Amino acid sequence: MAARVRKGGRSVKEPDTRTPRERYRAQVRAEIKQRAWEQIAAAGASALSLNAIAKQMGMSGPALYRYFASRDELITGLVRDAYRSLADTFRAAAQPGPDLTALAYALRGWALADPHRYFLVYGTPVPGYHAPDDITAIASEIMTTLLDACATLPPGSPATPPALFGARPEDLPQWTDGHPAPPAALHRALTFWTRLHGVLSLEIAGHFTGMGFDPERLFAAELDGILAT
Amino acid sequence: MAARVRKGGRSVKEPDTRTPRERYRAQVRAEIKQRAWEQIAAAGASALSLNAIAKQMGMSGPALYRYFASRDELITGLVRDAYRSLADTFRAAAQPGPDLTALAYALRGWALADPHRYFLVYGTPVPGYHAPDDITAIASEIMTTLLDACATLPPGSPATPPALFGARPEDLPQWTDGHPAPPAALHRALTFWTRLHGVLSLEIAGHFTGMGFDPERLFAAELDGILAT
DNA sequence: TGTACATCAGTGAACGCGCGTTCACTGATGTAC
DNA sequence: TGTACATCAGTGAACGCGCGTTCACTGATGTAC
Repeated sequence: MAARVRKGGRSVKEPDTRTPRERYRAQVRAEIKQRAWEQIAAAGASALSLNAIAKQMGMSGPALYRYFASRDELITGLVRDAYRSLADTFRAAAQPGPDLTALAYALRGWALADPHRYFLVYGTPVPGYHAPDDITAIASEIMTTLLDACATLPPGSPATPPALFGARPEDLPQWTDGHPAPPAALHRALTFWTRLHGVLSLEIAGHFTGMGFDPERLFAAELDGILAT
Repeated sequence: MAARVRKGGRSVKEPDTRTPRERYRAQVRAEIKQRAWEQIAAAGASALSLNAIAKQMGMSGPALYRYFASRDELITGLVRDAYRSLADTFRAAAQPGPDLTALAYALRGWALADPHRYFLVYGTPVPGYHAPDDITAIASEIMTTLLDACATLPPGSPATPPALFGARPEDLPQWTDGHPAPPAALHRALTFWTRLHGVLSLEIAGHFTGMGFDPERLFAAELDGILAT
């Protein structure tokens, strides 16, 4: 069985050189994560229990410790997967070429497809939890994709809109990874980010229910405003 | 001791007619809630424990059941207080007259003053939890205040912007409480709501840390955009 | 003012529960010769 | 191909813990006459 595997940023088809035991391990790990997501969907991330997952899988509790060193490590794995899936979704949406509209609807689709995954990334932060470095790296990968799409500004847009950033280069945002984006593009990316999350988070949290309008239309209207910036 | 007391929507100074026992009860209830907030700040809302609160207060666990029927009732009380404080903050900000700028900075101040309170209202929803009617009533009170301020549109603004709402009256949003707001004002209120929450939630959740810009400037820039709508 | 009674805040023991995690173990799977 | 050994997935018992909640109780505070 050959699978699409990420390798150094590229996605290539290559033979599965894993031993049967490695394949089995990966499979069980995947099932544990899947059950974990189901539990999160049912009762929230804080109610996630290793013992309950084991019981659902027909195993004893301690068996899971062959696959995850602790409950925290499992949760961190889920968070990492969530970031990773958004990064891949973004990358795929930007594949044909930089296009903010494509990114916007990719974000919306990703968020609506699994609200709990969305909230694990953008919801209420857990006090004291600090994401490991590799996760923040994925986060900035996402931002880089967005910035690429923002770099192609429409004709006639202001070179430097509201003074969000300082004038000197060292005042520019740090998440650019040496990305040569003009302040206007940075501002655009931030606007994209905050406005769309504003609509999505309130929509998914249910704050629009019973208000008698279609959240998607509001999303589309906000996107229009961003594109016109 | 006379205190400012809310009564039927107005705030008046009146003598405290409560018996000493009633005053004591209110005082202990308040301390329980305060300790609860401290716990939420320390470890998140899901880690809230009645026994831990009692221990902190130098009481035994069961004693708290004189004041709250259950853990859920305590949390609901905290949520209600959070909504109430935002409604009062909004009302006070709109007191001199409808002013979106005042409302915006009142919202920002309220959110930054206590991030955990903010997230208890606008953060990740708890699966299965449904707020009681009196809380949703406070939520629509907040929206009514916002709508009042949005009803005074700037000259030259479009009568009906993007077709967010249907044409017929029954298609208009339901949170107007019979409020005679034109669609343009409704749309403005939604834009205010989603854009400012977009900035605030990401800021408070820490997604801007290390990005090298001042979130307040972004907030101000977004507010400018809303006012120009 | 004093006495008898009612109210009610708080205690301590107890309930059952599920949690994360450890440990020594069994038995199946894979490896080396 | 067969045998001896190593690896490792999974078990069951046990650990200590803290949780929400109940119950019968004590003792202090308030009330009525």
